[in-house]
Formats: sequence, C-alpha cells, structure tokens
Amino acid sequence: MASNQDLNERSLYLLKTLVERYIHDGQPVGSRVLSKDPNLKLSPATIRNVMADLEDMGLIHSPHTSAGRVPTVSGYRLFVNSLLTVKPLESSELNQLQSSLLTEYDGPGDVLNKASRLLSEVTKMAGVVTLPRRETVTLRHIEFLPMSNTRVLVIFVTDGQEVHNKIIHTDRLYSPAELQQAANYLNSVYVGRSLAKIRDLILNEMEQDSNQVNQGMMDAVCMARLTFAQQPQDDYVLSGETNLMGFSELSDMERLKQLFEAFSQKRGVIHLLDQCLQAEGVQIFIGEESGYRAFDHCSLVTSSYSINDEVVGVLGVIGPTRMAYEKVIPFVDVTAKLLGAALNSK
Amino acid sequence: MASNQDLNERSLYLLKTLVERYIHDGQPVGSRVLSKDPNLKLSPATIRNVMADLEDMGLIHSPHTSAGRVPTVSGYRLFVNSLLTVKPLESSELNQLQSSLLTEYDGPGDVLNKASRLLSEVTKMAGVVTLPRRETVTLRHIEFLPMSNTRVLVIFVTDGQEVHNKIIHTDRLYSPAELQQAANYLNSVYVGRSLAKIRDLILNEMEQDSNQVNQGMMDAVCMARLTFAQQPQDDYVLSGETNLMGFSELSDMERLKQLFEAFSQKRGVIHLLDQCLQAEGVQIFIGEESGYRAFDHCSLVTSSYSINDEVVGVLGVIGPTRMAYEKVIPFVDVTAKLLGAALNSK
DNA sequence: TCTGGCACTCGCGTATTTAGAGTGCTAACA
DNA sequence: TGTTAGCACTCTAAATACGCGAGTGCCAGA
Repeated sequence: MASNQDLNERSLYLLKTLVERYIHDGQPVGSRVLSKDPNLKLSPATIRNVMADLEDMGLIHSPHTSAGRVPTVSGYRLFVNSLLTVKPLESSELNQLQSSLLTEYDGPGDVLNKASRLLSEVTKMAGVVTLPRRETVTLRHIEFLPMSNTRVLVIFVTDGQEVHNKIIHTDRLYSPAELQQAANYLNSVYVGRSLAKIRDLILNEMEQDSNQVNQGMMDAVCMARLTFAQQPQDDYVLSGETNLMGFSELSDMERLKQLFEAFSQKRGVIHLLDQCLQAEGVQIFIGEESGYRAFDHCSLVTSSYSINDEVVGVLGVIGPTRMAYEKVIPFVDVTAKLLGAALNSK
Repeated sequence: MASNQDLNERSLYLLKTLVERYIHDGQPVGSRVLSKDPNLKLSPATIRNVMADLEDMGLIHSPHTSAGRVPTVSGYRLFVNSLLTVKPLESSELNQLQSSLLTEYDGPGDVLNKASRLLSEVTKMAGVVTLPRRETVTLRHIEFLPMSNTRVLVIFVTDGQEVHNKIIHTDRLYSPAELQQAANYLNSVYVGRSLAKIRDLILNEMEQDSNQVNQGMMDAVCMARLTFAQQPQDDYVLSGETNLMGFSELSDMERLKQLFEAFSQKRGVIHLLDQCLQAEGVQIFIGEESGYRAFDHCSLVTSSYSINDEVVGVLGVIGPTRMAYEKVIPFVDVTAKLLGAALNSK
C-alpha cells in the first residue's frame, strides 16, 4: 500500500467527490461523471490515472472491469475522518426532535422509545437506544412482595422512573411484615446512591461483625445482595428495522436474516454498543470494522448519552455502509444530547 | 362452482394426498406422482380428470400449464376442516414443552416469553403470545410513588406477578404519606378482584354521597380511577420472526417488509388475535382468510389460554400457508393448555 | 367409467448475441 | 513531467433463441 504522501489535495478531493457521488446514487462512479465535476477540471484520462492510484492504496475498488469505482471500507473511513463536510440539521428536523423529546413524557422508558423511533424515522434507517446502564443509575425506591414459598418479588425504581422487577429466592421464609421492614431499612439507607455504589456498601456491611448489626438489617442486606447481584446483560430499544429491508445492499436474504437474528439475540449488538460507551462524541463503525459478521454490510453511527454528566447509555443509527454520513453524524450527536437533557430534567 | 355432491370419497382422498404432498415438498403436484400413491390405484389420466373437477370447484389451481396443481385457500380449508389426520406430539417435544413451561420461573412475564420462544423453536416458524388481558386479571398489590409536581408513578402487580407501571397526573399535590395511605386503602379493598370489576366498583364509589366517605378514601379512589382508566391496547410477545425469512413463499422483499412492519406496529396483529379470543379451541386463518393484507401469504394457527378457567389471552404460530397443519394444530393446542396450567399454579 | 396415447403448451435453463460502459495503455502534446 | 486524446479490450446486462422436460387436455378404445 502506498504511503499517505501520495495523497495530494487533488486526489483527496477526487476521492471525496467520488464517495459523495456513490453515496448519492448508489452506482459505481466512472471517470466520465467525475470529469463533469465543476471543481475538478480534468479529463477522464487523468482521472483514471488518479483513480488507479487510489485503487492501489486500497481506498476504492472496482466491482468488475467496466463498472467504475466504489469506495472500500478504508475509503469510507478516510472520507469520514477527514474529508466529510458535515451538514447541520435542518430546522424542521430540529423542531421535530425537540418537540418529541422534551415534552413531558407519559410513561417510564417512553423517552427512550421516542428517541429510538425518532432516529429511525428521520434517517429512514434503524434506530437503537440502549437502556441506561443499571450500574450508574441511582436508586429511588425499593419494595418487596411475598410470593409463594421463599420467592420474593422485588420491585425497584431508579433515576428517570425506570421500574425494574426481579424474583429472588431467599434462604428462609419471610413474613410480609419482615419484608416491609427490610424495604424500609434499604430505602432509608440506600436511596439516592448508584447501584454500583450500593453493591460496594453491601459487601462492606456483610463483612462487618454481625454482632454490631441487628438481624433485620442483616436480612435486608442479604435480600439487597440478591437483588443487585451481577446484573443481567443490559437491553436496548430498536426501531425501524424494517427500513433496512429497502436497501439493495441488504437485499440478500441470507445476510438480512443474519442481521435480524443478531437484532433479536441482542447479545452481540450489546457488545458492540458497549464499545461506544467509552468513547466521547460520535463513534462510527463502517462495514467490517465492527468485527461483527452480521454487521459486515452495515455501518453504525453512535453517540453516548449522559445523565447528570455521567455516561449511562448509547444511541445510534444502523444502516447500509452507503449512508449519508454528513447528515447522520450531526443528527445522532444532537439526539444524544437532547436525550440526555430530557432525562436530566426529571 | 360445482356443488359438494361432486366430491365423492375418491376425490377427497385425492385432494388430501395432493395437499399433503404439496405441504411436504413444496412443489406443484402432477398426476404422475399422485398415481404412485399406493392407496390410489389410478392411472395418471384418471387423476387428471379428477383434478380438473377439483380445479373447477376452486380447490386446487395450476400456476401455469405445465406445472401440476397447488391447493387454493379453499382447498386448504377443506383439508384442515375435514381431511386432516392429526399427528400427536412426539414425546421429545412434549418433554421439552413441559420442562420449559412448568419449571419454576425466574421473572415476571418470563413464562410468556418461554412459551413464545418454544412455539417458534419447535415449529421453525414464528411464535406469538398475547399478554393476559388486563381486564380479566386480578390485582395483587398497588403502590404510589411521588414524582415531580403532580405526577405520580403507580406500580401494580397482578396475577402471575406481572408488574405494570404507569404515570398519572393528579389534580393536586399529594404528600408521600397521603400516597401511602391511599395505597393502603386500595390494597385493603381491591386486592384479589379483577381490574374490570375494580373499575366498576370505582364508578359506584364515586357516585356515592361524598359525605359518607372520608377524604382519604376519595383521593385513593380518584387515583385508582386514573390508573385503571381505559386500558391502552394490549401487547404480545413475538419470537422467531426471522424463521419466516427462510420460506420461499415469503422471499419477496416487499411482502416480507409489510409483514415485519405489521409485527412492529402490532395494531393489526392484535386485532386479528383478538378475534381468536372468543373462539374455543384451535382457530385457524389461512392466507387471505384473515382479511389482513400483510398476512395474505401466511397462515395463523391459534388457541386461547386461560387462567382459572377464564380466557385471558391467545397464543399461536405464524407461518407460510404451506405449513404442516397436522403437527402444528395439536402442538398449539397443547401449548395453550400448558401455559394456562403454568400460570394457574402461581 | 377407466385407461393409453398423443399433440400441445409452457416454463426453465443454457447458449449466443449485442450494446454500452469503463478501463488501461500508448503516444502525442504543453 | 503532467495532461490529454485515442483506441483496443474487457466485462456486464439485457435481449433472443432453443431444446428439454413436465404436465396437461382430449379422444378413442376397452
């Protein structure tokens, strides 16, 4: 592969217009059409030379001899990293965003749904929003309800009024009064703290000499331990998957099936999204970059969102590699910020 | 169209084997292969005559001149109604069913998920289970949590430990103590009754002379009214949608897209499933019979399931018109009964 | 009423052809 | 040395033709 110094400004501009062109009309771009570009006053022959260089560098690629060129993953990557001219949101979109996300919401979890749907509707691709990570979210209320035998239904409410519930198996039978007492204790001590913090505190408290604490507290802590034990994998809200069925690059039934299977198994997708949790700002996986086979022909544009300046989740857009990055990127960015704002204001 | 008297036993048997054959290998059935049937000792020519009659009656149909015959919707219908020889469940399937559904469950709503997944895994098609209708389900516990302003988060638990939550807007600000009191009152009066019954009782109580009841009770009833006001549409759990992408009759992308859109909009599907709520036993929609365009090329085999002898929901299997009815029907039937049993035992 | 025979139709898969698009290369030119 | 025009070449996609096989309908005879 040739070194970067081979990429003079002209080649870069040519690559840029080629990618833009391809994104726009989805067909391999030939030297003829590029020569028509007003800013690129070159003959088709010269353009062919440049394109040959770009191909040597692995930035573009020809599906077959007589078919023009198509960007490779590296080509898209270079384009996204340094050539892209971001288009600001259209005001209508911004309005739609704000009015949808910032209005008073009418049910827990509903903002996330709205955000996801919004992402898909505006981009005409698939939208995804992970639920806020339990770890970082703070406890607002906890409650135990007896079920049959030693099974107890625990309900707890976190930040942003997310309601969680889980069944735990206690080591002995508790009376309703005991459960109530345990809940009271936990509510008085742990409310307002993050679940991760709570887990730490519980461990501490269990190591303390049991003489120093009364039995009721011990019971409560024990139940809390069961409740907040290792978290099951987090979850996400997906919308507009069906939009993906319209794209020719995903019209292969086998591929599409694998993609949708990935969506319903969630595991791999979660893993992918988790990687975006760390990164600041908009994160992009193009095609095989994700390393996840089911996403080989897709790109994923994500951004993390925060509650009270703490990153708690990720949202993004899933679509074909050939997508309008210059519009999607700012859109995802803004949506993440608005979602954070909407969740904060609760 | 010819009358039914034209259908002698021989024609019926021929139709039966034709349908079975087509279901089995998915290709139009010609007179040749039918003449090979051991119970049908006829020459191809005779069979052609019979088939011509069946075609006149609209029971079978030829895709084109040289392609054998395929059952029409009416053909399938006749087959399912009177010709089908039901195959009992294989013991391995029954085991899988029982062990999956009757084991202790580890989370509310989980049994429904399992049932749905089971339906899809065993049949290799899509499985669907509606959530138990709120109307008929009984209240076990209710609780109010204050949010900002006049918004109150209400959490209530019903039969089978289903946890519901909703945000209501009260007409004035309530203190946590007041909310607690209201919940206590409601728990003491309404627990164990169906939501529909509760709604009735509330209406009664509100009409009573307000002198006779104290203010706290009034507040409680008022909040209960908001909580149990008209229900939003019910919901369902769908599994194995991706299995449907494997069937050639659904390989048309446009159709597939419409089907999946129907799945995610839920509305139309719910409406269809609701029709099965009334009927006793297994209910079947074949192809266009459902009257729902998105399902034109699918069949739906359903059965309602009950908690404490009261029908509360529907489950079923969605697949291509060409499905192994003789196995799916008993399977859906048994699954519905087992699900009911599993929910009862709580 | 059933059967064998036969001509007929139609779809599918396999060449074969043609038109068009785009390329790489070379030679000329500034 | 970089750019351009020209040209032969390659490859795809669409159109056309063709033979094969499957299956039919109909008729005449048992």
